[in-house]
Amino acid sequence: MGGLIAQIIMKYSKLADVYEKLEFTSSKLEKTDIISEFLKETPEDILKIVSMLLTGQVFPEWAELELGVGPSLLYDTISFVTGVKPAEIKNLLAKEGDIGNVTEKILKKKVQHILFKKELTVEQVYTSFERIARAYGSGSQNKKVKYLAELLSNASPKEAKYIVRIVLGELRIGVAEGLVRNAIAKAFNIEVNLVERAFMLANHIGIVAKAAKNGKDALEKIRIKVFIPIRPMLAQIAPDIQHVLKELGEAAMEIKYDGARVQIHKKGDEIKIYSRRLENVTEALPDIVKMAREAIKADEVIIDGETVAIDTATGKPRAFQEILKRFRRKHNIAGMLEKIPFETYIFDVMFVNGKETIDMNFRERRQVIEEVIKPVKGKFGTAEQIITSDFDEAEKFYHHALNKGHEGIMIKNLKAPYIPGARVGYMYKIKPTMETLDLVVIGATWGTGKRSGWLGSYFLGVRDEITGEFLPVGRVATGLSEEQLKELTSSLKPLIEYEEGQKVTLKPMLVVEVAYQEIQRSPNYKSGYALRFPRVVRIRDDKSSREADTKDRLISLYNLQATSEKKKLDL
DNA sequence: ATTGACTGCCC
DNA sequence: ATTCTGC
DNA sequence: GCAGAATGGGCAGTCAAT
Repeated sequence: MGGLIAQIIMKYSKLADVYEKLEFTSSKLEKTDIISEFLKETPEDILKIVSMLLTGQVFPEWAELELGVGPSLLYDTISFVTGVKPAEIKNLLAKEGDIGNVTEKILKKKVQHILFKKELTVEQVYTSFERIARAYGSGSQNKKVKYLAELLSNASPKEAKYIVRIVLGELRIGVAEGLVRNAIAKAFNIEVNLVERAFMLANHIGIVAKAAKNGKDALEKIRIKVFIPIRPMLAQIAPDIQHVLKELGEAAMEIKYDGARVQIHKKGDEIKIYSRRLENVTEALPDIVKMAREAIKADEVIIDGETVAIDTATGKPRAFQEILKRFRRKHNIAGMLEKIPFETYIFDVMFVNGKETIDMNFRERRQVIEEVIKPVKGKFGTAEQIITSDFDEAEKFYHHALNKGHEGIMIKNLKAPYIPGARVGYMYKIKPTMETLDLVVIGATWGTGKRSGWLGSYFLGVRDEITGEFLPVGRVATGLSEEQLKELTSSLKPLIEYEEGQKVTLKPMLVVEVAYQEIQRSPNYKSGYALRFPRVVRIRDDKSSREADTKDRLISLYNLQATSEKKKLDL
């Protein structure tokens, strides 16, 4: 009997050992082998959980369940278990760069009550995560801390390290869905393509693993169904129009609306809307439901589109922030609906009347869209499109999109199928770049993971000509190579004035050139403005902070963009 | 009843 | 979202 | 070229603290 139980139960320490092995293996093929071997010996009842945990996820993104534990509650929990104060944990994290390693170290130092420990199983860990996720309402934060603390006090330092990383969604072992997907194919001897397709449709790597273990037939049963959302296809950034046209020849160009992705499912009178991450957002969008019911002329469909807020007075799209005010709203939905009306533009179709359309090419799919949708003017329609192989025409369309105040254009391969979840070279996005700003680095935070030991994110200031102050305009953390990060860290270290936890205050000396998509009004930064999608393009060793850009210039650039006079650098 | 910190998810 | 990096 | 990792602004919802 003992033997039977031993077969079903898997110790969590075994999974932790695999995590560790993966963390210190760099070759992807080797990682795939390790995972594949592990999956082979994983009992079927826990294959679903184990596959998910290997990717560092607990619940699929479409599930309503979420842990509701972020850094703050986690540090409280670690503090509760170890007696080390949250402030000290933050200090350790600044030095160490990984909360899992910090937890492991603290626990190793602590003399544990080994006698009272039970050995954790994978199931127990998962069940604890579920309990944490299900705690809600008054007193729930205490409960979450209590459940997680229980888990950590029964864990070995190594087990705790990975539990803690999973809680924050930063497993950092160089394994995610892609490698687990390949490993599933290898473990159960099935072509990767088939596994990949099943994964795109099921959206749950565990379900796919289990099906794969049961053979090809079980995998092939995973099909597109109405009211089961599928991963939206994603676009790649294109260097420029010419480049894409050269590659594709004749292609479709569509306006790139700066809104939120909506995947609309309809069957008869019932309509559901899913977000890009497959959350059900139907309740927040009754106007889209109504319009969809009116505009869609098929009994059963799954379509893909973008919803955007248009200013009814000017016909121009409103700031993206306005969309956020409505998109996941739960209260006063009707009130905001009047203030911020949405227009929805459909650009793809995945399923019509019992049939998958994802294998049709885009030209054919567009035809289906036009047959299925009878536009309701200014409310619900198809994405504005032209088909051309001519550069001048393409450029004209790009300017047309920008003049209408939109984000840019999409260029799509007419021969391509719909590949859910993939960011493949079938869809390109082209957006203008704004004039850059030279801003002063006024602070930073110590990096984590592969940025451990370096300053990894930089607070930026814009110069106030009158007071000589540098007013915060947000932060930047991307655009820098590892070499530049190293260089910046060493040149900023002598400028440190004050340090607390991961935060560092700096003498305002160093200037960086920052690119961005848009200047936004911001209540969060003292300058009153912030940058959307900031990235460093150059370290301005040649400039002093007194030569940095001024608040006046920032404001005039902000005002310019309102009249859509964007500077296009990518033609 | 109000405010603010935290979290998750849009881009 | 953007960007960099190892494979 | 893919996959993974590290990081951005800002919104509403939730819960704790006042």
